[in-house]
Amino acid sequence: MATIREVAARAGVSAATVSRVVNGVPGFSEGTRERVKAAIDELGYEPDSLARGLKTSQSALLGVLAPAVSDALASQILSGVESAARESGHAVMLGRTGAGAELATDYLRTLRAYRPAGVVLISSAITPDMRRAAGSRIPLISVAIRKGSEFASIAIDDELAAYEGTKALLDAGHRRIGLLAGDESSVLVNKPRERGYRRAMAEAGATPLEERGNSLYESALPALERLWRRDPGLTAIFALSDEMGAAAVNEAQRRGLRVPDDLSVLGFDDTPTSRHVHPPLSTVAQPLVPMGELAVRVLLGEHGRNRILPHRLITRGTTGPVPAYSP
Amino acid sequence: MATIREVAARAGVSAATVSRVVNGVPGFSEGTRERVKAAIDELGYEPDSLARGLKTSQSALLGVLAPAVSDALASQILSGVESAARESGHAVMLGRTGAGAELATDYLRTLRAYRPAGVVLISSAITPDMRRAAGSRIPLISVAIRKGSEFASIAIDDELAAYEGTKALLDAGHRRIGLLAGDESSVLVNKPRERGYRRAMAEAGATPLEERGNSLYESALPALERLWRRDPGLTAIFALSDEMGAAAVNEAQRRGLRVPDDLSVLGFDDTPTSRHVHPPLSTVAQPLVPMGELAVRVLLGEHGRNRILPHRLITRGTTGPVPAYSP
DNA sequence: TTGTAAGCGTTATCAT
DNA sequence: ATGATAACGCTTACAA
Repeated sequence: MATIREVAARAGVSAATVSRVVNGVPGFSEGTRERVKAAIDELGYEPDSLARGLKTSQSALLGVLAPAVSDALASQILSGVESAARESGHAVMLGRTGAGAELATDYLRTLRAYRPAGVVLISSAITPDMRRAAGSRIPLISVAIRKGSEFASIAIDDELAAYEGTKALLDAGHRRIGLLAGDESSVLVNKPRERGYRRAMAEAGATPLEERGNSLYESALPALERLWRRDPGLTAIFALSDEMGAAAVNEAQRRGLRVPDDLSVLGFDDTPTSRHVHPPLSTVAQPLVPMGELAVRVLLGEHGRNRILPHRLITRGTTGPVPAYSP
Repeated sequence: MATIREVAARAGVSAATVSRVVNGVPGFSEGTRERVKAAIDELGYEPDSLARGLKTSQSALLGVLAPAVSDALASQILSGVESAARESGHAVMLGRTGAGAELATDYLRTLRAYRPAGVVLISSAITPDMRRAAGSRIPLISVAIRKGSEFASIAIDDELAAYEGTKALLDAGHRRIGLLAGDESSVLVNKPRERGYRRAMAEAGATPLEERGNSLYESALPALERLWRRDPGLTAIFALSDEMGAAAVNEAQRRGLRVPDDLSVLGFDDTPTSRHVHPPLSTVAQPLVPMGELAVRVLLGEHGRNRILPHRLITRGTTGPVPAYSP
């Protein structure tokens, strides 16, 4: 762990000069540059980020908060964040939000002490408490969730995406489309999606049919049961998460329904889970990785704030035309 | 962003005293403690981690390296790491290893500059290069991979686990058990598992039948195809990853085989993927979350090094007795 | 082009 | 029990 002074001594210059060379700040000759570089290599010198951060009151750290570390959707976004961060010479600090906002503010306070260049909040809206905990210096941005325009965010238009997903099912001739909704508390993501579904159904004069899970695989089973009980002749299911979509595919097949021949299933988000069923799940895709990348670019000031990214309907194997007869 | 001096001024004491109170270092009276605490609350003071780390040459950061940020197995381990880290007052820095060891050494160099309390390497052995890049100060530990005993690690006994998994299939009467192996380059994880399979098969006088994927879902399809071509009468498939196991379940059902009535499938690792098929996948479980937790405890010096954790056979819905007749 | 020196916010040593 | 002071390793005016 050589210090800048040791490098300076070895190169026969002052620490200030080494600093200039390292940071590419003008003010040294070519010869000096070479001698300094040589000394750096010989000593294996690496600038101490702690000292640098202290001096400049800014570290090359980027905070990320995810609802759960092992969440598939969050992992995809995190993946984009990580690569963009690395590209711009930043390292990533990761924390878990959990259900409530308490852990988040806690973690934000911890983060602040490291003077990060910014913080990305995944699937979590920015509350005034959080904003306060982070201090005024640190830019925050939320991803995959949209709220007013007071805070920066990167997301899709959930209402529109769900509307178009439903529309695609309707256009394929489906009328009896069951909705597998997510948690009621998800006011900024699930609620808009539900509204999109209802709007499309209403426009088509079809009757909405909704049951609620919590977006996870297991939660879909009872909701599915209720859906089928209310209408055994459903020809399509729109699940507001890929996990619930995967559950619908598996459960339908278990009951002897062919997918998509007897029942179409449409998922949401385009997480890797969508590829873990057979046939692979059609889904309303969010560009998760690019969203993560864009978030760090915005934080780093390379882009404007508050962007809506385009969603995309990906037709894989689980959606098809309405069956000629009700199974 | 109040500093320690501002707190000191407000409490009418010196910065040194505030520091003592904050760190619980003896040398202050009860009255002083109260006044300092009050000043801290009033100013919303939070010690600057950068300055503290610089002074103590040790930050409360824990590095984690994962092969891919969105890897399901790594996510589980990461989840354990995060919770143990938080519990001990540490924050987590996350980086991606990628395929080669180059990114890893790169990242370790970056990490070193933050003087972390330790680094956890997920599914990646510690090479001398890495050891060097990290510097001699920083303890490293690898998780879910085992190598000699020169470096600390937390893992299961892969050979034994695969042996017992195979044995369970054999005990259920299966003889024609196909192996879905992982990448050949995985010398420290997949190879031992293959050996365990072969040993069990040999002991039972059964003929091993192996095809290779790369542990991911898609890679299993062609391998499966080859397996069935070599023996259309297979009664069981042992997949050395849950993703490949899930693929086997889906593909078998697609071909009209009932699982587990016609074909048993056993996975490996116990990632969430195992619950995303129907019936849910039986699997040879690694205690991934506890492994992550233990890794940070070992790094922090609360436990010994080099631990082998117990694996566990989890029988869910995809394994059963050998069918009476060959389908 | 280069060096000197101050200071970022903290902790640790040494007095008092 | 408490305070003054000197680092930790770096960057950045300001001088030269």
